Amino acid sequence: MAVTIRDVARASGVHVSTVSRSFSAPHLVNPETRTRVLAVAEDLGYRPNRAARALTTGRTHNLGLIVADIANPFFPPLIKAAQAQARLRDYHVFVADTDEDPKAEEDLIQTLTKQVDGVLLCSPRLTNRTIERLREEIPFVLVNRRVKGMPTVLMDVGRGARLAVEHLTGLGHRRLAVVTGPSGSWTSKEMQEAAAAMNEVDVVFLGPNPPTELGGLAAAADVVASGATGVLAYNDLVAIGLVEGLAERGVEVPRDVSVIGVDDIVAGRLGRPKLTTIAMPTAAAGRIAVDMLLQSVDAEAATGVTMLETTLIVRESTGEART
Amino acid sequence: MAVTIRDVARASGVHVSTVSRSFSAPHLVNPETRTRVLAVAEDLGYRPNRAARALTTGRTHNLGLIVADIANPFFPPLIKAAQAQARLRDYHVFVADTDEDPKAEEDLIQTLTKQVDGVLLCSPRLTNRTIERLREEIPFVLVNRRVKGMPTVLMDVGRGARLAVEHLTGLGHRRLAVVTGPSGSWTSKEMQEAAAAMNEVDVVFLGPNPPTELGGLAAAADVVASGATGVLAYNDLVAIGLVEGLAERGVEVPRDVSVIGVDDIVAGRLGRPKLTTIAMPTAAAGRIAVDMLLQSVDAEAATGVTMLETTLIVRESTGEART
DNA sequence: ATACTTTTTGCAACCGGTTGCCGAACCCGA
DNA sequence: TCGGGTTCGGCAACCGGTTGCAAAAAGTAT
Repeated sequence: MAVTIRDVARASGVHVSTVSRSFSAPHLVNPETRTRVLAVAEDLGYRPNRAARALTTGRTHNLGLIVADIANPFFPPLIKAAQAQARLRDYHVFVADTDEDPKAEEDLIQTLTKQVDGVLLCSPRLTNRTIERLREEIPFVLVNRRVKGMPTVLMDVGRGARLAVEHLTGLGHRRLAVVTGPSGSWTSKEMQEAAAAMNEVDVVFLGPNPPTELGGLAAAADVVASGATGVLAYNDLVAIGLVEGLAERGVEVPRDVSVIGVDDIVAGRLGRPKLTTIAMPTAAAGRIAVDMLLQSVDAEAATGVTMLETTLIVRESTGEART
Repeated sequence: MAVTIRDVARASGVHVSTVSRSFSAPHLVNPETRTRVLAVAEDLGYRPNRAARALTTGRTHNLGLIVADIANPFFPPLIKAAQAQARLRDYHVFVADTDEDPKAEEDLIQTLTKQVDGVLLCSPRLTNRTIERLREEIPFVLVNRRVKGMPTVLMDVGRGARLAVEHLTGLGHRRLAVVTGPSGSWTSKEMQEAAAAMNEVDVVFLGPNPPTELGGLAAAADVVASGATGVLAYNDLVAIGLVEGLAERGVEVPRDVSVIGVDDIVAGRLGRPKLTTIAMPTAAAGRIAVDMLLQSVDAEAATGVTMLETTLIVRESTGEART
């Protein structure tokens, strides 16, 4: 059916090994021979079979990218950047979605193991123990999750949260609420710890919540009940849902309550009010994570933690506290 | 390093072929032997190497899913449904993003060819000619695109567009605008044709536009200039951007202009005004497309067109024309 | 007990590449 | 012209499974 390396060998009158080398070790074959072989290959429409190559080299030239939820707009920029970076290195990325389910996540990793050289785990919901165990089977890079001794790319949400709290207190807010995310989320924990460590403010934590608009919508009642006038939401989706939920209860943003989100997704830049938010360098994270992963794929055991900066972007969803 | 079929064979005192058959052809091996082999395999932590299997069987048990833009919220439900359906059939899905670039799309298909058994092409921007050529290399199923003789899953946007136009004329609008999408888009063409075929309305077409909020934002000026009071946007993202762009020009929705989107994405259900939209059965499309693809993978040459219904959901972005 | 099925297992070739090893051809200087 | 060093290309084993074929084992009928 398909044209193989042997067809090319026959057609160009050389041995298969020469054809193979023409592709994967050019310096070992006479330039003239190589040109001829490549021409014939081109002519026959030959394309190397990556699966076969993987068998001997042990390299599939594929990477796995596992995210909790593709539908969350936080991920696509990261995914795109990772894909682009991988292509640069002649790798392909297989994206998979776990639906926020740790069990599905583990299964996925297991099945992916033989088909990829490494896995990018974005915002995993697994336990540390499980991650450490899985690590034996295949190289990992974690994004948005800290596990001792594993290569990791983090975004400094702690600092972001501090900036957010300072911004709110600067506007005169004295009672704040943090609408937290899913329980397994490192980001959520970071936010909480940073907020809790701030002095001279009264902070209440509401959660856990699903990291979606619906989560924010549902949290609106608690926010109202809490009496907080400044809110830091787990992410922009939650913030958007929250604004909506508050509006349904006659609470207007930013007039009555100020809301800050996280991620700086496009939707937040367009609705009304435009969201004040903590911008995350997701594209950079994707690129860097891929490079770290490739490094640890062939360097046996690379490790290291990269921390990326976050920034506070002030828009319309925060305002002075009413006195 | 990893445990192979031969390790299992040695450890359980049978030939490799027996081990192989214990997994892939159970009825050909004595139940007792099989139980023993499986136990040993389990014990050793053996997992079959899919790449190796692919080499002999010619089946990778992987599917490719190519979308124009993962960041477009239209796709995730489709992707998730496709993934879930594929898992049910013991297949994996590799998602890839083309960034709306036909060239990248073609490259991607080429490289994917050897690693997957079939490809799901969602809203492809390629020319018909290219698609037909690529078809020789690997089984396809198209979503949201019609090419003669190819298995296809469509959503009836034509009907949706007619419903939308009727809704608008019913509200008294006499001059309508259609904000179209990218030039290669089948959906866009369908919408235009359906709208153009409606009598007794004055329709102007504005485009092509990128299928994003920014596209809608940019189209606002043209809409204002066109004098239309009813607008059908290429999708909800465009609609949301458009609403925002109109607001910037002091044009309020639905007071001054009515806007209808397409897709029924979550963001449209939450902003203000909540979008009137044409809902697309994306999850169903994903499921069906996977099944059609798997069918045409082993049935050599299956074909057929599935058309799914769309519905008009009336919310707040449409209202009576001012007289 | 014999001949004939049917089930179970082993053998070995094969899928499509890669790679260590070895010999042939070539180059250079003396 | 000969020895020594390179460069180039062929040979064959191998990666980890699958599968057609046939031998061995077990079962059945006569």
